[in-house]
This record gives sequence, structure tokens and C-alpha cells, in this order.
Amino acid sequence: MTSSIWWIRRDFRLADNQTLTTALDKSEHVYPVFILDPKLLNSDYTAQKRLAFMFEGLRSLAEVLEERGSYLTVREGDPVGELESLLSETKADAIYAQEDYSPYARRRDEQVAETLPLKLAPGLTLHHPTDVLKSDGDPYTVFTPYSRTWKKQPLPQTEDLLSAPKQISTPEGLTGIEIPDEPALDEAIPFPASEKEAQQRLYSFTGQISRQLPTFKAASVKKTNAIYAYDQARDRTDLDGTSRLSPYLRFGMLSARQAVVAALTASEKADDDEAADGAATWLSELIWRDFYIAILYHFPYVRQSSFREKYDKLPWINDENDFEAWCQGKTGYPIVDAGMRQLVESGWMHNRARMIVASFLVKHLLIDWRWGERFFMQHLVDGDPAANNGGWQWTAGTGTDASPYFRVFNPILQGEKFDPDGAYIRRWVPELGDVSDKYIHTPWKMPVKIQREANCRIGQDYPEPIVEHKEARQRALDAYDQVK
DNA sequence: TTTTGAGTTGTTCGA
DNA sequence: GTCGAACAACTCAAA
Repeated sequence: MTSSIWWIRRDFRLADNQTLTTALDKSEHVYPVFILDPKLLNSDYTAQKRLAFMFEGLRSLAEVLEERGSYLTVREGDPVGELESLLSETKADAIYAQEDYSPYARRRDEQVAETLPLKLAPGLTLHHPTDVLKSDGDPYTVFTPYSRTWKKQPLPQTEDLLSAPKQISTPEGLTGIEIPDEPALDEAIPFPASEKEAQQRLYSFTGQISRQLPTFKAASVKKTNAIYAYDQARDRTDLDGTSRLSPYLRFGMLSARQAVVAALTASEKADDDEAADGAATWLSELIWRDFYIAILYHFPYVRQSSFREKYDKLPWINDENDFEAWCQGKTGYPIVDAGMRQLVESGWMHNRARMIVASFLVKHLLIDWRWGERFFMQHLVDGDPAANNGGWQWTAGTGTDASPYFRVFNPILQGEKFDPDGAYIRRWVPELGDVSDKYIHTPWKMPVKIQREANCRIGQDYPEPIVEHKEARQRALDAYDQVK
């Protein structure tokens, strides 16, 4: 009778789970275990909303495990110590876990492996960070050639996806703690936390359903095939054009492989150029995810400093009041404030808005990108160290194939382009609710009479812009000039 | 080793 | 309103 432990970390799923499947192949009994790591529960980068999503996800996972004759055991403490006692309590002879590539996770897993039988399986990314390398064996630092090589590696097909096990045999008697009730996932966070929800969203977004996915009622899905409009619609903050799958990929309620297979299949079925572009662009986003995970794997120092050393010398101003205004969504630039309030209220921000607010913080306010990176991690349900760091360094121009220094987003123009009717702004900045289209992106230009009519007095109901765009732009260009 | 082509997501200015 | 060029130089990847 062999037993093993399935140590769940970022693979909250039963379908297409190489870790779980291996554990079931190699052993008769499998104990699903989750360990609450105090270091991750209480760090500077912890988000209460992300914890809430995680706890809810654990509850969902516990339910589906019970439907399959198993149960989830939750412990809290240092992973090495907890796993040691779990091994002795269960007499298991192996621990199976999905490999994780962040610096903290790698250090933790090395420590565990020093004394305990830890076996890692792939699944977080499509390709392992060491599987996509230049011909000389060095890692890529530019996305486009990386993605070319990524696509040349063997890609999965529908048949490769692993079915969810119907039965998991877990002997009774292992005890743990209750999954915490607090923080709770409130209704403002539009992400029900379950594998089933992830599969529904993948289906509604790509129109692809694979026989290996857990069953659900396809009839309940209304929106279909947004992936085919993705190329155009994804940038519109006022539309629902993105996949909204990031939290599910973050916790592995969806595997990278399931997402890639859906993208490739959708691509094959595309019947015009626009549809094909949509599927290709979404696949590209999935490759970006692998890319930034690989960057953090090969260059772990990016967590602390710029990918390019000289940019550590950027003359940041780091004004606390400016930062506070940004955090609260009170910069006086409607599109920036809408994005920040969406983040703080709902735990998620539209990708286009992320770029706009990030550019504003780094370039208009000359605040260190690490402040913004940390704030994002403190609020994002989908917060992932690799993607978040990569995105911030790209915006700041300090990273791998970064945004050119002279590319300073104009928050007015960005608003006009990507929220043309101001619907996104009015949704998240209620004090601008009655402001007309003419002034929605530049409310400070309203004459006093119009302000009164719009129930929005600038300086009282809604702030004056904290910086003037043209001046701030020039100040940013000068600052970046000093590094050159 | 040298050379060459290319690089996510923009803005501004002047014709 | 629309359009193309300039914004700089640098580093990377691959031949």
C-alpha cells in the first residue's frame, strides 16, 4: 500500500493536473494537502482580496474532492515542518507538487527537497523556463524571438489534456484546520473562485470545450467567442473584451495547457482575418505570461532592482502625497482614477488601464515603479510576481525590451481612445457621473456654471489634476535623459 | 568575430 | 481632420 501527498500550491484543479495524475499513477492513496505559509499570508505583497479568492478556491476544491471520495487537509505553518509531520502521520513515501518558479518558491522547495522526498511536476507554464533558450543556451531577454522559439517547441493538443480523476482514494483520519472565513470574498469581486467557473469562462471566451473538462451546462453561457474580437476589443476599458481568466491562471484553476489548447483550436477555427488575429493575439498574451515567468526564473534580481542596472539611477521624486492621490484614484485624470478605483474596489483592473495608471505613476509623477508594483500586489486578485514585475519594468522602461523612454502615455488621449463614451469612467468615478461627454476626459476645463449643472465642482467634488500633462511629460523626458 | 535587422501596447508636430 | 516623420541610441538575436 503506497501513499503520497499531493501538495497543492498553484494547481487548484482536478482536470489536466500532471501533479495529481502522477501521484495517482504512482500510489494507491493520495492525500491532498494545502499549507498556509505565514510568510506568504503576512508579507508586504499580500492582498486581502487575493487571500479571500484563495480561501474560496480552497473551499471549492474541498467540495469537488469530497465528491470523489477524498478530502482536503489544510495546515498552517512552515512548509518543511508541516510536511515532515504529514509524512509521518500518513506514512506516505512521496510528496508531489507542481513546480513553481518564483525565487521564494524555489528556495522553499529546495529546502523541502533537502530532507524530504519532493517530486515536482510541470504545469504552471506551458514550457519550462529552461526549455525555451537561444541556440547558445542563454535565456532570451527579448519577447519576439522568445515567442518564435516558444511556438517551435512541441505544442499540446486536445488529446493531451488530462481528465479529472473520477475517484481519489484518501484514507480517513488526517486532520487539519478549517479554511479561514476571513477575509471573505465579497460581491464586489467579480470572480467566483472555482475550477468550474474557470472552465465556463474559458468556454465562453474561446468557444472551445474539450471533453476532458468537467461538465457544466453549456446552455447557461451567454457570451461566446469573444476571443475572435479580442484583437480590437481587448483595449477598450468600457467593453468586456478580455478573457478575465487571470485569477484562474494565477491559482491554476485553469492550466496553461488548457488555455493554450483552447487558443490554438480557436485559431484553427477562425474564419476571417480579424478572428485569426484575435486568437493569435490572445495566444501571444499567454506566451507573455510564460516569458515573464522565465525572466524571473533566470534573472531573480529583477524582484529588487531594474533589469538594466543603469536605470536604478533614475532620479525618482517619490512624493508621498502624489502616491497617496494615485492610490486613492484622486489624481484628477479620470481614466487614471477610474482604473485605480476599479483595482481597489474590485481586485482587478482592465489591462489597458493598468498600463495607463502605471505610466502615470512612473512618468508623470516620477515615483519608483516598485511602489506601484507593491500596491498592485496588495490589491490584485490575479497578482503574480512575475507578470506584475515584468509589466511594471516594461512600463518604466527599466526592463527587458522595455517601452522606449519617450513613450509617455497621454492620459487624456488614452481615455478618449479606449473609453470613448466615458462609460468606464462614470462606472468607477461616480462624482463624474453627470459630466457630459465633452468634458468627461478633461473635467477641469468645465466652466463653473457647467460644473454646477454636472454636480461636480472641481477642487471639491473631484480634484484638480495633480500635475499638468505637458509639464510632467517634459519632466519625465528630462529625468530619463539623465540616465542615458 | 562581425554584421545586420529589428524591437507590444505612443505622442507630438507640422504639412 | 489626416498623415508621416521624429523622437535616440542601444542591445539583442541570429546569420
